[in-house]
Amino acid sequence: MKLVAVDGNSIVNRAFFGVRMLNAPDGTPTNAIFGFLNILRRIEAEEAPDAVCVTFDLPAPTFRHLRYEGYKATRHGMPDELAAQMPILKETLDAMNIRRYELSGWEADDLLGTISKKCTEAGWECVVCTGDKDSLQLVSDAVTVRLVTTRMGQTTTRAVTPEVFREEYGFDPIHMIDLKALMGDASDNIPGVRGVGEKTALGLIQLYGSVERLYEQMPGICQAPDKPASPSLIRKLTEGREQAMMSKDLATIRCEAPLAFTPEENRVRAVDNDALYRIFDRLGFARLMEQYKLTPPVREADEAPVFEAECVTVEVTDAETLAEFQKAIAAAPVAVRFSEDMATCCVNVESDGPEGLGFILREGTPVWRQALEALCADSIQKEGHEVKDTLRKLMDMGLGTGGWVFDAALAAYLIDPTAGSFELGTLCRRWCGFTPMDGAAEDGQFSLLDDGVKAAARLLSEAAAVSALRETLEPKLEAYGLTFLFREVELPLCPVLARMERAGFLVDRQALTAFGKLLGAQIDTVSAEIYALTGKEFNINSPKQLGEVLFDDLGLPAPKKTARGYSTSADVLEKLRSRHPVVGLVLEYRELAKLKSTYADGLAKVIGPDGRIHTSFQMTATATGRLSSTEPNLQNIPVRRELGGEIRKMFVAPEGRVLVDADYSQIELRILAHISGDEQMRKAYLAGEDIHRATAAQVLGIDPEEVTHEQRSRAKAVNFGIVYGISAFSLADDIHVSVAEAREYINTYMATYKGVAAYMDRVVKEAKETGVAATLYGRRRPMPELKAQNFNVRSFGERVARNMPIQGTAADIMKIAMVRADRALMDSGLDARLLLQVHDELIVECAAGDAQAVRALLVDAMEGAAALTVPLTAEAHVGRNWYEAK
DNA sequence: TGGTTCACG
DNA sequence: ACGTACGTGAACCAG
Repeated sequence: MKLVAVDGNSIVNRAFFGVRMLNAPDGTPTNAIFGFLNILRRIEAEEAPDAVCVTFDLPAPTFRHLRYEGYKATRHGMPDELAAQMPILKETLDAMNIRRYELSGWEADDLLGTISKKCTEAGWECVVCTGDKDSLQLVSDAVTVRLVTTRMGQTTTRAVTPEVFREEYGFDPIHMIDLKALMGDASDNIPGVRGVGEKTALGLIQLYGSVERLYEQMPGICQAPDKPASPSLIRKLTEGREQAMMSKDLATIRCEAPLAFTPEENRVRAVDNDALYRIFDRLGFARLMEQYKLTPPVREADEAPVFEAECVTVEVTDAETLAEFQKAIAAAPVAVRFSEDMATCCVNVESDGPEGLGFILREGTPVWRQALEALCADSIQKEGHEVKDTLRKLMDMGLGTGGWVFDAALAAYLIDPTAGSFELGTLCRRWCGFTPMDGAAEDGQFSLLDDGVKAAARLLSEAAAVSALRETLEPKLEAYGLTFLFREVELPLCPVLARMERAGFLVDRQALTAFGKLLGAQIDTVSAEIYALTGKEFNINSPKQLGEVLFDDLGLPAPKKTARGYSTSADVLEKLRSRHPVVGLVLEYRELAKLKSTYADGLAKVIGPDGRIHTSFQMTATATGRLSSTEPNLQNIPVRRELGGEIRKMFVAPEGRVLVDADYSQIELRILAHISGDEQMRKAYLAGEDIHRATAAQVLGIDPEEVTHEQRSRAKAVNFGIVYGISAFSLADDIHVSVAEAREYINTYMATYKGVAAYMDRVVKEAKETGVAATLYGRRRPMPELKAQNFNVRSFGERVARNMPIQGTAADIMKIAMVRADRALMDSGLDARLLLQVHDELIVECAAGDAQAVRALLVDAMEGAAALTVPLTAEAHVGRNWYEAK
C-alpha cells in the first residue's frame, strides 16, 4: 500500500512562481491552483498511490523554533496573489475528497515527517512530494521523496530513494541533518559553521557520517581521504561547535506532531463532481474539467432556472400566430437564435426571471419565409450572439441584414478581450449565473420531450440567454466607455466581414498545384543533398533529429537551447551558415517545406467549388482588438521572400476585373507620434520626411542625407522596437550589435524623443493604476500581469501596456476605415467589393474600369477614418494579382 | 496536446 | 539577478 503525502505550501509555491499569471474570468489569480493541480495529477499518474493527503503550514502565533531567535526571519511573506489562492485551493482539495493536514504551530515538514513515520509503522509505503530538499532526511526504505521542480511552466519530478540519495551525496539520507549542521541553510536561517560551505561540509560528512563523530575525532581529522584538515578549518570547526549542534537540532524534522492520522483514512476517493464543477467553472478551468470528466450539476426540478420551462412559447405556423409574432417583435427588442432548420425568438425576457414570450419558427411551415422576412426587416431590433456568422447565413438565404443592435460575444469581448471563450454558454454562466439548457439539463427534466421539442427548447433557452446578457452587458459597455466601439465599429463591421467572407478570394488553382509540384521536386533535391552531406537519412522536419545531426554528429556549436534540446530556429542556423554547407541547405529545405505544406498544399485544400478561398474572420480572438483570420489564415500569406511572393501571384482577380490593394503607411508609428505628442516625431511626419531616415539622423546627430543604408535600417529596427516595448538585449539580437551598443541606441533615442520616453512611462503607470491598457477609442485590455511579483511576468505586462494602445488604436482605425470603405463602395454604385483585411491593408476586387475610382475611394476612406495630429496616409495600387497590386 | 518553427502585420 | 520585443494561426513532431 502506498500513500502520497504532498507538501502543500512547497508545491503551491513552486506552482505560483513557475506558472505564468492566470486569472479567472472575475480576475481572481489562479496560476498557483492551476499549477498545483497539474503537479498533483502528474504525481498521481507517476505513483498510482492508494492514498493521498496534503499538508499545509498554518500561520501560528508562536513558533516551535522560538528558542533560536530570528528563525525564519528571512523567509519572505506570501505574495498577495498567492495568498488569495490558498483558500480556493483548500476548497478545491476538499471537493476532490483529499484530506488536508494542518496544525497550528507545526511546519509542513514536521507534519510530513510525522505522516511518513506513521505510514511506516502501519506497514505502508510513503512518498513525500515536495520541492524542498529539507525533506530528504526522511528518505528510508519505506519512504521516498519526490522532488518537484518547475521551470518555465514545465514540471519535472525526481524520485529520491536511499540508493539515489547515496549515489548523489555519498552518505545515508539521515545525515542530511549533519550536512545542514555544518553548511547551514540561508533560506531556513540555519547558521551552520561559519566559514564552512557546501564542498567542505560534504567531504566531512562523507568521511565521518555525523557531526558527533566528526567532533569526537577532532582535531586529527581529514577534509578528504588523504587530505588532513587545514589548521584554519580545525579552528573554524572548534569555534563553531555550538552553532553546529544547534543547527543540527534546527535542521531535524520532528516526527511527533500530535496528529490524528492513519493511512487508511486517506484512501483515494472519487471527486465530488458538483462541488468541483462549480469551482472549476468559477475559475475557468475548462481543460481540467474535461480531464476530471466533470459534468454540470443536475439541477433539482424545482430550482431549475431554465427559462423556456415557464416562458410562454408560440409556434409560428399560420396567419394567426404570424400576426401575433409580428406584433410582438415590433414592440420590443427581440433576441434571436438560429439553427439549421429553426429560429427562435424571445421578447421581454428579464435577466432574473423567465417572464417573456418565446416564438419558434420551423423551416417547412407555410409561414416560415414570411416570418423570417418580418424578423429581418431593418426596423426590427434584434439581439444575437456572433452576429457576423448569423448574417452570413441570412445573406445565403437572401434575407436582410439590418436592425441588429446587440451581439453578446462582441459586448463581452469589448469588456474583456482576454477572457478566452466567448461561447454563449460560457458568457451566460459568467455574467448571468445560469447555464442555458444543455445536454445534462435535458436528461434531468426534458427526457420525456420529443427531439423536435427539445431542440426548440434548447434554442429558445439560448435566445433567452442572449436577452439576459444584453441586460447585464450593455450597462457595462456604457460604464467602460465602449458604446462607440460597440455601436459604431464592431456591430457595423459584422455585415462587412460577412460579405468579405462570402465573396472569397479567387485563386489560380492550376498555378498553385503546379507550384506545389515544383516545390516538391526541389525539396527532394535538397533533402538528397542534406542526406549526402550528413551521411544519414533523417526527418529534417524534426527539430530533435535535426539538432542531433547538426550538433552531435557534425559537432557544430549550439548557441541556444530550448526546453528539450537544441534550438534549430532560423536565426540560430543563420549564425552557423558559414560553419558547414549543410546549414544553408537546411534553411533552404525549411523555406521550401513551409511553402509547400502550409501554402501550396494547404491553400489548395480549401479552395471552394467556386474556385475561391473563403476565410473566416475572428472578431473576438485577439487581446488588442485586431481581427484574425482562420481556415485558412489569409493574413500570413508570404511576401517577404522571393519564393514566397510567388504565392501571392496565385491570388488573382477574375477576367475583366482587377485587385486594388490599399495600405496605411506606418500607421503604428504615426499613432505613437499622435498619442505621445512628441514634437520631434510629429514634426518629421508633418514635414513628410522618411521617418526611419529622420530617426537615424536625429539620434545620430547627422544630416538626413548622410544617413547610410545600414543606419536607416537600424533606426527602423529601433522604431519597431519602441512600439513593441523594447529591451536592449532583443534589439541587439535583432540588429546584430552588442547589448551595450543597443542600450546606447535606446538611450539616445529616448533622449532625442523625450515625448515618446515620457509617454512610455506614463502609459505603464496609468495601466498599473487602472489595471487596464486602453486605446484612443476606449478599447481596453485588463492587465493583471502588472501586479505580478514575478519579474518576468511583470516585465511582460509592462511591454504589453506600452504596445496595446498603439496596436489597438491601429486596429480601431482600420475597423472604422472598413466600415467607411464598405459604405462608400455601396453608395458609389461601383462594381467593387472588399475581399480581405491584413491589419493595415485592404484588398478590393473590382471591374477593371472602376479601378482608379476605387483606388481613390479606398484611400479616402482610410485616411479619413481618424483625425490625428500627424497625417494619416494610405497608398493604393492596382494589379491583376495580389503580388502586382501590393 | 504542447512545443517548435515560421508565415504575416 | 532576472531573460528578453507586440499581436496572430497552421503544420509538424513527439509523447
